[in-house]
Amino acid sequence: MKNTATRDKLIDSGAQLISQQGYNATGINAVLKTCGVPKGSFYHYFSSKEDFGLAVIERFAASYDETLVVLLEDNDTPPLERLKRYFAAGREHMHECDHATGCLIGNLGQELSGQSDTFRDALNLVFQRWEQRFVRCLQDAQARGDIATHSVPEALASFILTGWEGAILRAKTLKSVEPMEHFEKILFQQVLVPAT
Amino acid sequence: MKNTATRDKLIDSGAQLISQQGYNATGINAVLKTCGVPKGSFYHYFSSKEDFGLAVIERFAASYDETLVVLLEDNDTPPLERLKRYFAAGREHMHECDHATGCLIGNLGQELSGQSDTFRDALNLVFQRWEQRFVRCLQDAQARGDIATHSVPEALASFILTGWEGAILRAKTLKSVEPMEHFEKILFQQVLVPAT
DNA sequence: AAAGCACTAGACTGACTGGTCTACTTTAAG
DNA sequence: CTTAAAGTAGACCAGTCAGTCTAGTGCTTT
Repeated sequence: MKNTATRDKLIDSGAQLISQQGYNATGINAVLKTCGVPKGSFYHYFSSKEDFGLAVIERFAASYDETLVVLLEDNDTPPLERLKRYFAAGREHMHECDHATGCLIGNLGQELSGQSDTFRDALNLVFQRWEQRFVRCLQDAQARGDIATHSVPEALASFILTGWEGAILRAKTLKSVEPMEHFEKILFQQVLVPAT
Repeated sequence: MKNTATRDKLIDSGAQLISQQGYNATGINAVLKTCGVPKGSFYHYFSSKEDFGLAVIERFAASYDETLVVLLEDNDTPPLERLKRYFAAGREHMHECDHATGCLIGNLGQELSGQSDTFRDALNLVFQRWEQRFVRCLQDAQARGDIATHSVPEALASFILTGWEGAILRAKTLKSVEPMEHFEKILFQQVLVPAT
């Protein structure tokens, strides 16, 4: 397996289509057509549609994790500023896709975690990695005294991730980033505040 | 259209299967098989699968709204208690379905709002109705001085709904109600609090 | 030059999809 | 009793699904 260009093309097209339509609604033939790759190549690189789906998740997670590191682990910026930057990037992405795709991992989590344990495990791992990034950022904030220490960072991280994913979902059905703004505003006004 | 028993059976089976597997993964034949209704009857009551899906949403929303009224508009119980009861009911349901189905409207919102505007509109309306129930409950709480008045109830309601939906999604991938508990705890500890 | 392997190419398969069609049974009205 | 409509019944359709198969191309190694 030397020529990874074709494999990458397949994963790229797949990620795009799955983001837009979901996993079940995306046929292999549609993926093939959008990137002009014959079926033989597909089954040369992937053993099944599930295998392909997992590869799409893996690659998205890896590439997204890079962004996350840049946004959340930049020690030159105060931790709460980093979080705000993260939310701003999310809102911008929502605009760019016309409120249609949202978060690939969130979408697949909703669609597939009741359908396949393999997918559920893979998606769960991605979520947990994200939470860890939040945890580190929140620990920084607590160490600086920017936020109170009476909530454990892990619980706060879970709160932020779930709230944000829910806001993305709501933004999709509403076709507006308003829910994302509400979430962010209340979060910074009442949750991520110094000890009183 | 007098005999609604068959129609109801179809919608019931449909709601169950769609909750478990999603809309796209649920075939009409599967619905037919689980309730022993022939195809002719299906297309007698519904003009298409989409029409059927909308009927499933409508009926679920109507029945769920009844529960919501009982839980959230009971004036004999303090408003924040009503909200806690609502969350407790949600957690219980999550246990009952073994963390597999979650919220039908949330699932379909994620799966279909990028796929069909008709579905998106229908689901959005349901969400908005739910938010209104929260708004009324929060207004009661503000009137009693149980929570501060510096947040508009509409924004708070959006915050609660999105946070809760996100927690449900996360609970599904994690197979644990822990995210729902984290959300509830932080919400009542830091957001739904009296003016300081 | 030859052999072996990574990869391309797409026709093909059986199962299944949403949806149509015709025939039949039941119910209600005149 | 007759007739029309409501509803049941399932064979059938064209299209699509994931996946298989065989044939061939082009690069690398010996």
